[in-house]
Amino acid sequence: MSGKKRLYISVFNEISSMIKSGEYPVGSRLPTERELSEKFGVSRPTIREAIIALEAKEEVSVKTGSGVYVLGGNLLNDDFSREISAFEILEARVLLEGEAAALAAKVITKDELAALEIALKKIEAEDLRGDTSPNADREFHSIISKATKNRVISKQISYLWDIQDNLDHIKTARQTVCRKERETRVPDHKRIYDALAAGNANLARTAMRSHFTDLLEAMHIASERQAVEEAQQKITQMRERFSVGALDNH
Amino acid sequence: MSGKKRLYISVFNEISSMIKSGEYPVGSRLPTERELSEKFGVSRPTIREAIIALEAKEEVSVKTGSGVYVLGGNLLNDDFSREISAFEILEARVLLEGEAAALAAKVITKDELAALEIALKKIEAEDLRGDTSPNADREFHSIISKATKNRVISKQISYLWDIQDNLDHIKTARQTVCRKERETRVPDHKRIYDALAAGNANLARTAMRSHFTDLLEAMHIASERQAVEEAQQKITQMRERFSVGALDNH
DNA sequence: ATAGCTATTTTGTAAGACAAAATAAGATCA
DNA sequence: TGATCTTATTTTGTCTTACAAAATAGCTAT
Repeated sequence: MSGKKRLYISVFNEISSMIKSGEYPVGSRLPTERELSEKFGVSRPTIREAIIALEAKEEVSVKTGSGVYVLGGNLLNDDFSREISAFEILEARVLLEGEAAALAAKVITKDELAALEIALKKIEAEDLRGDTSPNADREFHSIISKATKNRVISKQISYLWDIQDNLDHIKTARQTVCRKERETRVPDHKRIYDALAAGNANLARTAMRSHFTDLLEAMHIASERQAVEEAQQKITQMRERFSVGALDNH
Repeated sequence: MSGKKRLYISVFNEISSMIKSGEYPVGSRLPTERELSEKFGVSRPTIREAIIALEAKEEVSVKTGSGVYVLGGNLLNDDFSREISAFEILEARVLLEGEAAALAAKVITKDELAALEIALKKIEAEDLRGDTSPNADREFHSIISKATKNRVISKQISYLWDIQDNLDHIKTARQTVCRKERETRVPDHKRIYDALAAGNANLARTAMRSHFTDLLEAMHIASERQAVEEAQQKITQMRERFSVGALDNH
């Protein structure tokens, strides 16, 4: 899997996933640089480089003479976030991508529309093959976010996708959901495309939002089946917040 | 200026501002690690650490055996972005904070409303003193974003504020604007507060959006006065995209 | 028992060496 | 002459060793 990248990146990834898996919990201290260099079989400078990368991404904090400590508040590290962040991320995506679609409808170019159509056909092809990988899906949404011509918005949207791709529980939830909503997937995207092609901002927003509403509903069902005993109450509250009514009332 | 931080951070900052100042333009290659180590009077590992931090923040890209190249598309590096990113950020904030207000209206607690009222009074007090610092303003908006109970959304909103605070041209633009719109500032926030207190999502969204619309209009005026000769055309296009009509049409 | 000092641990920085990849220059062959 | 292959140089990648500086833990003296 991991090819022949630079060493420090491999080490960075390994430590990062150890943090995510809870092996190094939030607040705990990492082993010393020398211990880590022995553990991973690399030199201390390489460990240092990995730690600096972790520091730059605000996953850890280095205290001179003391040690390296795992930071909390980070969506990737935090234990708490793993429970419900799938819903939070989807909610954020509803807002951002819904409005992005509305914006894009007014400024999208012909080239971008053509690219969007190609992505749409890829989604259809994947659907026929039963492929659930989110590549074509992401491409579709990425084109729309870039079509807003607002780099801040498109960057934030791609950030949300990155989180989805990095967090395992979200990945599996998404795959479960994708299997569930295969019927709605293609027509949903088709509707979004049509609204953009027509330049209709309100329709684009509505189409994007209902697309996510389908996703959310499917995810609620999946979540309930998966962890009924512990999260029943929480999910009931969630459903209330993320219901169709709450999303489409304007 | 630079205190007694770790060396690689100083080097990181120096290189980063050289990139921002255009000394190392987008696409160009940085000097070799050995040249840099000589130039800054530090060892090569230290230079490497700084470069890795730059790489983690996506300001540069390292190509093995070739060199390290300045990346474009980065909001902090790009020359182009400095011109118009204020508008992009405000547009992103319109979308995010508008929807955040609508969400918050349904789930805000009494404690949060109380805190919001205090922040509102701080804004009023600042207004009477003629204080243009955005502290109370940020607190007000921060409370709302957190009231959504969605950490993803509140994090993204605070990220936008961070950019505003870090980019000088946005800071000055904002201050100019704040001085300009002192009449609308207090009533705008009051309206937002009232809508949230009433639990009216649509009203909260509208109030938040029109607040930003006032900001945008003031900023357009400020921008025109500041750099008429070079950016007239661009700003005319901008005005079209960011106009009141484009924002409030749903 | 507590305050202050000391020794140990841990990160910070440096210098030098060699490997590996990319590039540019030169040589070879059609 | 032109294209291709080879070679030499440049540049990053990694390791080793060494010592400095900061923080911590433990010990000692009062």
